[in-house]
Amino acid sequence: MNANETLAVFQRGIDEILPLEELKKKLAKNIPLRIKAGFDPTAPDLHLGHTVLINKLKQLQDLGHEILFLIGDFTGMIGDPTGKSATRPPLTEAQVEENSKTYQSQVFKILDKSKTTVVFNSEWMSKMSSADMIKLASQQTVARMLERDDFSKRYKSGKSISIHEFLYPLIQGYDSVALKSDVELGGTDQKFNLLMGRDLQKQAGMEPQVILTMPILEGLDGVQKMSKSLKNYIGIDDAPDDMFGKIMSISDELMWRYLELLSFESLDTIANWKLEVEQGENPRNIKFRLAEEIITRFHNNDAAKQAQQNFTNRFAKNKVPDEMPEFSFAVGIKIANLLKDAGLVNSTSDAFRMIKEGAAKINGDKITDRNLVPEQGTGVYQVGKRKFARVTIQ
RNA sequence: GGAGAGAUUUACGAGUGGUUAAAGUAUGCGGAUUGUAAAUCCGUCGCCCCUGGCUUCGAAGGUUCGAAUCCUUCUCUCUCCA
Repeated sequence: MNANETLAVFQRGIDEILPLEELKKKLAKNIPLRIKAGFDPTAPDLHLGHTVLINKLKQLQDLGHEILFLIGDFTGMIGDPTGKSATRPPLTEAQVEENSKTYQSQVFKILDKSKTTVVFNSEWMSKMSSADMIKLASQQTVARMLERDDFSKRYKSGKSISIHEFLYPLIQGYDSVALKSDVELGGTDQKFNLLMGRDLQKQAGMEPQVILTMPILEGLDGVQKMSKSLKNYIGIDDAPDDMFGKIMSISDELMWRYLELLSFESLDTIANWKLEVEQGENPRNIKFRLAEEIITRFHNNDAAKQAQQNFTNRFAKNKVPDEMPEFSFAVGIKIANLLKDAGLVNSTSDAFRMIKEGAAKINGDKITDRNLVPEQGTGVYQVGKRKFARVTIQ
């Protein structure tokens, strides 16, 4: 692979490389680069949004570079300031350990475990003295901190900023000093923190790292970033059927974005698909391909095929799914309570609403009587198009 | 240390003593349409033992026949001054 091809691997799908010239110089040395990426131990359930970055790490790993997979167990005590969430509760050591295990087992579905170095920043940070911390803090100014977008926004709009939140970028930056990283990857929202690493490395007399930012993947809604708290995510541990359904539910526009950032198909192939759709191909079929690739990656190809089959049966052919939660209740239970207890609605009030709207069915027949007391027997209870339960009255 | 502003249902945001479970918008949910897409239209969106009942407007007290609205204390946030 020549230099241009190598560089192309770095550049595919990324947002920015800063500065590009420095990366070229580092690559020209022709030695494996130390590539750092940090992860927060508070959210062990990875979703596809996280994998955009991990996919890139994998590609770089395959080029022979050294991946430093940093688990921010120390910074986890701060939590990257987003301004949205309230102060996060500090994690116990046991929690951190468990989270990091989950993390690793998920990440190594993509990365090669034997070629990855896992490090924890508590290794060096917990040994840092208060005096050293003050010295670190003295290397940056408040004005510099306020350049960070979310800090400045919060400051201007009168929202609170705690002192310790300033420490987050500092420590993340210091991690780069401690690890002597050549390159650091992060989301575009991490740009400030990544640049902080450059500053601190320079001040420590080191050759500064090159930063490489990855686009933030939009969630299922196509607007906000994919995140667990917004419930617009596809978890990599999601069941094949769930993954399939979620991928099918994204908009056509978003589908291309997902292909660009999540698929390993060549850019040419994707461009061809786009052409096909313009010529009348049903975009749904492209989504089928995307879904198959993703599910195959995190489960296997059989599961992907099966998921597509299930999907087609359930929705295209309007059949009820084979598998659904089962419940049994004693005779005499009212329909509203039954629907609530079976998890089909959130509350009995909700149940009455659904019945009124004609969304509740038993074996396909609309429930019209809100006070119905179902008779003995087993039936498929349904609310809306997607929620089913097999219920036995005994 | 001083002065001031603010905290309302998922979110934004009305509401300053009485048809207020609390406007409006967004999101969500359901129905129609469909490719479980988008767009559009309609309905709905605190809880329950549901033609009625119960609990909400930062927290706790108090005034009143009646408070999200008035008073007291507390918690949290922001701004300005020192």
